[in-house]
Amino acid sequence: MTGTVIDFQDKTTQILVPAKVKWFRHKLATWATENLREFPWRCTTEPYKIFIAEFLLQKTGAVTVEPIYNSFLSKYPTLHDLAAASLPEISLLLKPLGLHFRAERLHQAVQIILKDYAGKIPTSEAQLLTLPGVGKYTARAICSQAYFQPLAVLDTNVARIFERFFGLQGDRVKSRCKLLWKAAEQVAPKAEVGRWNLTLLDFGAAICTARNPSCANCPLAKECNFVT
DNA sequence: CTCCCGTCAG
DNA sequence: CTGACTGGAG
Repeated sequence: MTGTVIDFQDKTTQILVPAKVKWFRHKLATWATENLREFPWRCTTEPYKIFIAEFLLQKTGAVTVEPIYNSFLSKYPTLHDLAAASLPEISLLLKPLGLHFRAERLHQAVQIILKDYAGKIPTSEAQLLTLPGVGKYTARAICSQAYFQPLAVLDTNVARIFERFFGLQGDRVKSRCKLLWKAAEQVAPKAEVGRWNLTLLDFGAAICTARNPSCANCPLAKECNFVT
């Protein structure tokens, strides 16, 4: 274990250097002022619309989701409209996105929301997690975007950025999950976590990409642990 | 062709 | 914890 590698065993103390965290936050916040992408689901705080967007965005690129999201919302403008739709109808619309089981989960989740939550999207992470097709990422994404709760998210993009910049390394991503969630929470700012989550997502999609990252254009390069 | 990390089943 | 699920992108 070298000096630059984070100790995964230590779960009780802060795992990242505060000064580096602060620098990271500042650089990314600056980057965000110019580079945040615009999507239809980012122009609303309507919980239903956020819910649909996050559901479709699971493991699916935002650019691919956008046209489907638009036709989905024109066809089912409210949760009530969606609840009245048949599964085959929903499946057909979501087909180009792959991961077909999502249609079924969405269909089920909506029935539960209608029945148990009076047709309102649940407002807590714990409640959202009980819905089929909603895991920790989706639950927190909804809470932070629709309800402005200070909940950090961890997805591929965020994980990749943290691994590279902070030198988090080790075995497979799965076994590092706990550490990465902890890092995500420590790094997130106190305010505007929703915007911060978006910043990380977009930065991962635009600069810190899985393959061929744009290190030459990266505002974080100076302090980044990643070596190509 | 390989890769893609969200969720859930096994 | 591991891997299936799907179709699109590179």
